[in-house]
Amino acid sequence: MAEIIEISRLALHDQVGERLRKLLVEGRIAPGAKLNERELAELLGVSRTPLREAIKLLAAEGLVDLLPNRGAVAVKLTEADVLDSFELLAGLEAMSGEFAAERISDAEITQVRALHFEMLASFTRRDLSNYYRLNAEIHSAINQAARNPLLTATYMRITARVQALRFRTNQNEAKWIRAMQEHELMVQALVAHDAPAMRKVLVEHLLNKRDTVIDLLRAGQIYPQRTQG
Amino acid sequence: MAEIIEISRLALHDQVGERLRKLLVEGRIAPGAKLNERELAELLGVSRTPLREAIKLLAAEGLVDLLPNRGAVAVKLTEADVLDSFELLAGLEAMSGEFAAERISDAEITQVRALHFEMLASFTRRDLSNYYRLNAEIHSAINQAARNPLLTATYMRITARVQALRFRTNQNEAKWIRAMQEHELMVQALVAHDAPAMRKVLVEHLLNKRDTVIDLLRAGQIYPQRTQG
DNA sequence: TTTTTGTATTTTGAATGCAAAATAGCGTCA
DNA sequence: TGACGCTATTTTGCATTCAAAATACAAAAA
Repeated sequence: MAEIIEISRLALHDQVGERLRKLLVEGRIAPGAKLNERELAELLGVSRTPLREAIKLLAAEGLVDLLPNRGAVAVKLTEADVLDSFELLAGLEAMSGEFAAERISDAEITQVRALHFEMLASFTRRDLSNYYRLNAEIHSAINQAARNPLLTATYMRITARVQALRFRTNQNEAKWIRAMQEHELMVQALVAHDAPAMRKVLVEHLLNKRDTVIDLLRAGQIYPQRTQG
Repeated sequence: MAEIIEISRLALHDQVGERLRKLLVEGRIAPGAKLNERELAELLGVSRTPLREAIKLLAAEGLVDLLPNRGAVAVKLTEADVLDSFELLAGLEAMSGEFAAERISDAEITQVRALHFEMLASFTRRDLSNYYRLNAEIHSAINQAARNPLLTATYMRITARVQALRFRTNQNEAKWIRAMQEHELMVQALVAHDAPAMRKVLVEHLLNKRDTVIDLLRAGQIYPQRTQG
């Protein structure tokens, strides 16, 4: 009886946390930017107390850095941070892939294949925004199939850190084609329940993504005209 | 000039966070126990504001659960949670091990070997407390050698979650011997810079630890006389 | 006796207020 | 002109206060 009406109105600090997280991940708050409590509280229409609690949450998630007595700044990943992040993500995706290959159901395979074809369509149309959405859905589906919520949560946390970067990476044609080929191999590995193959292709896939981002980072395509490093 | 005097007196909410984390990890605050803000604030000698901020930090670390309008409780891992945690830890350790095998310096190898022999001594004396300490130091050294601070941080975060459990696991002789054998293999793999071997032995090592904990959990050796599940 | 309902108390959640630290601005002096 | 040091302002950090939700309790009804 108690479960019928899912009230679950989120606490204010959670709402604030979600809005802030979105602002950070989408880069609306620039990496390196200072988070002025008074300003943000006014912008979000809350007092500083729940805002500060939300900031502490985001600090633990690695989205902001806390400077003692000097507030919080949106994290600005160094090249080393990006390398570390993708290295870790590759390992986490590899794990997800292995477990998914072993544990995925036929229904889930069907779903992934459907998503894959949709993505192929978006790729054919060079529809970048839908491509990104479907890409995220596929990786999410693989994570679900791995049957380890903690792994999924950990993966998502690390992904959020580099999301702001990837948002701005315009696809290079050759790399895009390669990414699609890798996705093709993923689906095959899942269908065959071939865990080692899944690990192999996912590690490769992520390390390629890493290289793409690093190239852009070095070319100054990310973090363009900003001093703070 | 500014770096000489490492003042860095931690902010109050950080101090509170550390003390709370310790209480939770060491099981001084029992899993499932409710965190009464007034009580804790009084115990720690601070007001509720920094305490609440610290609790938010710990929630993001997965050490407490936040119940909307009903405060926070120390996480009480279900069997599924424990399985997920160790499965993830195995993967993270495997990564650390692989990278460590590739990247470890000769000086670091020497250090690990020294720690290993010290651990062997503690094992021979059946000195459990020193054994645990050295074990943690060795795993920490491997993490350091992996040269990925984000991986290390992630590993430590997940470890903290199961620490309260492992604190109470009394060693079973046969399993202890096996653990020592696995450590022997680890050192060999590091010396040989053999990444695949390192992965193999670490996954095995962690999954054995998992089984030990699960057995104790099922035998009721952990979470003894408490109702809250 | 058990369940229900209304009230009192406790506890959490958020806003306000106050103190300390950091930053910015200005003037003085070399 | 430029560097240093002082003061004023801003901003963060924490305590206190107030409001709302949950819990505990007791009385009444089935």
